[in-house]
Amino acid sequence: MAGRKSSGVLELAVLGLLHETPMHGYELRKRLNALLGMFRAFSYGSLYPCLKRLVEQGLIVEDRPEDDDPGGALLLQSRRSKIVYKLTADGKERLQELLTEAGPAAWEDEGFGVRFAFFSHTRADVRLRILEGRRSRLEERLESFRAALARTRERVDSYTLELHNHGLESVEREVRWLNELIGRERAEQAGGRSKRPDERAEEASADDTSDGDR
Amino acid sequence: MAGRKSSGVLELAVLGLLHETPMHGYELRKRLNALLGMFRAFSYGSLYPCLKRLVEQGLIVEDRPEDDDPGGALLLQSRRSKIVYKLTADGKERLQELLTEAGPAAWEDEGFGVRFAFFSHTRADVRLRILEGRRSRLEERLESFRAALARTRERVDSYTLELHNHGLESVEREVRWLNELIGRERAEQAGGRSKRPDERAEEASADDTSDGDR
DNA sequence: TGCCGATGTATCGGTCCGATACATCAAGGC
DNA sequence: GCCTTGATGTATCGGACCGATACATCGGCA
Repeated sequence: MAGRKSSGVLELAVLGLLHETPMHGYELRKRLNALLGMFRAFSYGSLYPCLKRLVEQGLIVEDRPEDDDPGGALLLQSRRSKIVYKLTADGKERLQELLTEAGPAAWEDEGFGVRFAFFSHTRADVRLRILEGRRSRLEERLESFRAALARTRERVDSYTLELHNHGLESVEREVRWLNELIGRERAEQAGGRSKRPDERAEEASADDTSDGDR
Repeated sequence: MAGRKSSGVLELAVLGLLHETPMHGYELRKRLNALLGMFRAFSYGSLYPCLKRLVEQGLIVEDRPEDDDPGGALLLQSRRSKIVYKLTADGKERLQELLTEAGPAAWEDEGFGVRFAFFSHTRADVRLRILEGRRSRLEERLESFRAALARTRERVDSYTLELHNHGLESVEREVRWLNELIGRERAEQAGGRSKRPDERAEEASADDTSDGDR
């Protein structure tokens, strides 16, 4: 039971960023939005609750700089200072778990983007599976959408049609991008594995849809 | 005070769809997701609360098919049936208001998509302003993003770079699309203006709604 | 000195969504 | 006739997420 997708996206992003180096919230958010770039942005209203959840789960710890107030008195509430968040061993484990999972959650729009951003920390075989899953998800979406478009061909105004075509082309473009990436991944894996000549007889046909778009 | 964007998107979409013909929830959702196509989809968990809000605001009314239960007894709770929603006069007014507004809300990602889907019901000058607003919003995003990219050029791994470039190209592509649309709009308006005077009168009068104050 | 913008932490009211539940009805197998 | 199946249809809950907002600190800089 969990609203939406059980935090997935933000949790993974925070864990991944914190894996590289401990940080406080403000910087975390900046790096988050820089990392995710054009395709996603989180606000403090999401980040801080998420950090709180992660602390509760023991995946990260907060390092507050010495404000125990030993005398006991002096309850000046104004003692706000930087809080540095750091990954725990459990957190690292959880990150690996999330990064290794290659199920549907990894190729839905949001989940895919975040996972892709951390691909350099992901196992090569998982990368390939995610890329392929994403591609087939997109192709399936394309197909059902094209069918729906054909069904209503003559009953939509020109602006709606324009919007639909633009969306269609965007997705087609992403499929071509994925094709290129998959080809690259495969070539790389085949190359790295070249100790075994008997194994890779086929597969060299990786250059399927590499038309020079762009 | 309003969470997120004060409902904007769904509200407009529902009002717009209901303007064409009354419908019940299920069909409303289907048409909604067909209209918005690849770029957005709403679930019942959003739709029904939204309909409830719209009823409360008096923008739509629900037409339940005669189940008053006059006798008073017979509290069979199972009397569920189709509920057809219909736009009220206030609702039409509100729709016009939303369709005519050409502020920032109209060129943010979500707001823009929905408004574009209803462009055929939007005044030509408003269309142009929204298109141009959207374009400059995108260009501004592009610029700040390119700056950020240049700043961190050598410090990102190849996958992050790949993601950034893909995002960048997607946005550039949308700008080109907007350019084309804007050109088309302008040509159309110029053509209409320099052509027959009666055509122009038709557009000018259209359906009053001359903003005035509200 | 006093103001300003960047840095920094935090919450509130609200939207939206995935999952789920439950009801109706037509088609088709048996 | 009965029963499963799937499309149709209405409805809610818990939770993720967000925009706005509030408040505090700190380094310029006029």
